[in-house]
Amino acid sequence: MQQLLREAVARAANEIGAGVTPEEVSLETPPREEFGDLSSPLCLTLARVLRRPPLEIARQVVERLEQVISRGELPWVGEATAAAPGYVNFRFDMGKVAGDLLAEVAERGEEYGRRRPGSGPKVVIEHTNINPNKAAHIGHLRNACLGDTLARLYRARGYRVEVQNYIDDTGVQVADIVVGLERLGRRPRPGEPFDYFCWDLYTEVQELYERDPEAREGRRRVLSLIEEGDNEVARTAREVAEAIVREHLHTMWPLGIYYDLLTWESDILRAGFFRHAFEKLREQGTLVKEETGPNAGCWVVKLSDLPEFADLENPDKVLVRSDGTATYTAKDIAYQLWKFGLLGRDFRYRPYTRQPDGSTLWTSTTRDGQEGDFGRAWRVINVIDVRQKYLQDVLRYSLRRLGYEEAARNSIHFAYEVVALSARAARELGLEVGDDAGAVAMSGRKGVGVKAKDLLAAAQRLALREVEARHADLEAHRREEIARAIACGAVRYYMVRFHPNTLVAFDFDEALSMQGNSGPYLQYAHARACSILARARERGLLAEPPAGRSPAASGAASGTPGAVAGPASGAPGAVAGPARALVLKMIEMPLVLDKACELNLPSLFADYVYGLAQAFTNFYETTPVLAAEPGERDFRLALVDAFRRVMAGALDVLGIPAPEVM
RNA sequence: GCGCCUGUAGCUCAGUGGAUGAGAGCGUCUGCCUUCUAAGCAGAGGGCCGCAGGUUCGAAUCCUGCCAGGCGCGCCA
Repeated sequence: MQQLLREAVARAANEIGAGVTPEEVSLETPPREEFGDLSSPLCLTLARVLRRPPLEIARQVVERLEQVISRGELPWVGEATAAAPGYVNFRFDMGKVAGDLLAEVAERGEEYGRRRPGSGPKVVIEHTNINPNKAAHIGHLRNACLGDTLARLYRARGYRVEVQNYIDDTGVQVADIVVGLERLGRRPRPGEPFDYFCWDLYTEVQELYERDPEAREGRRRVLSLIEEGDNEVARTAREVAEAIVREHLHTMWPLGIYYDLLTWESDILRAGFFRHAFEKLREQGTLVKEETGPNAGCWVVKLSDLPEFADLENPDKVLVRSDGTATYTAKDIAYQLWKFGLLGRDFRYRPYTRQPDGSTLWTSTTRDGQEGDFGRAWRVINVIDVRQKYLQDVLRYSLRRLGYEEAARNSIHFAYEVVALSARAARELGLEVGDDAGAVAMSGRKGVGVKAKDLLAAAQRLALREVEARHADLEAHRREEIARAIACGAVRYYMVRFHPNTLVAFDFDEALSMQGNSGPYLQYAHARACSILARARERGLLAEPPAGRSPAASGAASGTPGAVAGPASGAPGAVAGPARALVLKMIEMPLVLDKACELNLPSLFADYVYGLAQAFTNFYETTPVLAAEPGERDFRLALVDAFRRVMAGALDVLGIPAPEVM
């Protein structure tokens, strides 16, 4: 509908010589109700191009729009007016808008605002990628939450999405754990989770290296044995990695984060991905062997001729060391080529495990598996923190040099700032922090950080306390289920609500907050709507929902028939005040979904959902539903039910469960 | 040194393509539960939007310079 409006405005503007496309017509919600229901500042920007006062342009555009409106071609629009300093403001026929909205929500249910699934091209999203040598901390959690929300955004927009989790099982970090097991002779205490055990062990190994440099040689030996494969050390390393990966999966699953494929670095090595990529790069001339200079004996990508790299101290990137081994970046280039289906090689695959949502998680293998339809993406999004920007630039540049211009354009580094500890949080962990200190960086080596599982557990404890205070009547397992949902909402929302460029100074109180701008606030709005509807059903004002339908916890239920009225039950009175604001907020959702996906900006959508919750809460506080006059009551019930569904769908995009009671 | 990011209320942050209120949450203060869940709502207080220039009818937003902070610039991953 907004698209119709854009087209009409563009046409009108073009008739007076503007030359704009409908997409260039920006639409916004006016700050005050007097200004109308929707507004376009287009004529303000046109003023410069047309060299005429904006208000005059706006008047002419409005003149033309009035004809379109009188022909009934813009069904929502009651009138268009020009306003100083040059806005075109639209006043809607809110009864019509509300009626259309209710009809659409009745049809699409929680899918409102989404495109039909699986209709678009394929997007590969790589996220989580935690070194398999210790417990996940809250920095990893930000990565996973951002990545998973991006995946959900893209799915909502109709793309086919494949989520990959890359496991670096052959790197130094795993080797350090093997060294620790060998030299320090530690074993997990009874009941101690293996990832927690390794968290401490990893730190101890770093301390060992400090006091005993000879121990470092042990690492070198372990690394080469891992690379060789087929020996006891390599098997131990793999066991460590597997055990940690299991823990990481069990960390993420309660948050509704699932994967399609695990890709193991050892498989990338064994499948000869880099050897293959190496030939391509060499033939193409991207890769050069240096005979002199600091990189003598290495194969490098020359970057010094590029403006964005030229000023670096040493701009060329080594891919093959003088001892003939490949660097991390080299493997990454091969992996990236594979993701686009450009490598000409493939893994084999086998099912790894079944995830709680019922989906199968697959893993790469090299020998025993079957062929699979992984990779071959149109677009690849790598969720990696900003510190790896340079490497991701090298990656993109290498694709370009290989002639894969389109793949390079669709190689997206979703760069986000890291999570650090606020001074307060650091002190709570027992660290010495000066008074003027800002945030304190987490450090795996020093064992400084907040573990992801600990955070979720703390959130669950707090939530459970609240639920018990409110719903003593509920069975214990129900209360725990609700508490888990709330904990998930609190943590996930905290992880995506900040702009990716913002360094999150982690604070326990904020992350665990269940009031104000928080996940539980969003969930609460939904629960309150459910509560009204439940009472309405008790009083026979509504049909019972179809039996056997799973609660709107997650997943998008298809449009089940319920209270949402068809177009026939349009608003009886004027849709004004909080109801109007709620309707306007709801019809905004498809636009925000588009925008957030286009800009790869989960925080934009999170912020919208907060506004949606506020709009409903405002309505709830000011507008009686069950106690209203019957005609008005039916409309309000329909509106509440529509909100309930739209909100459940919106929460689902954020991966946040929508409990009906809380 | 070079590059990227950041500087908005006491604190944590949002403000995408310039324009019609500089906003939210937390914290502080004052009110509101015999009416659909107070995890809520209403109100008060609190801001030369880092500084200085520039462009414009108009700048938190664009340009330049400066100041402050974070990160990056490995034959680590």
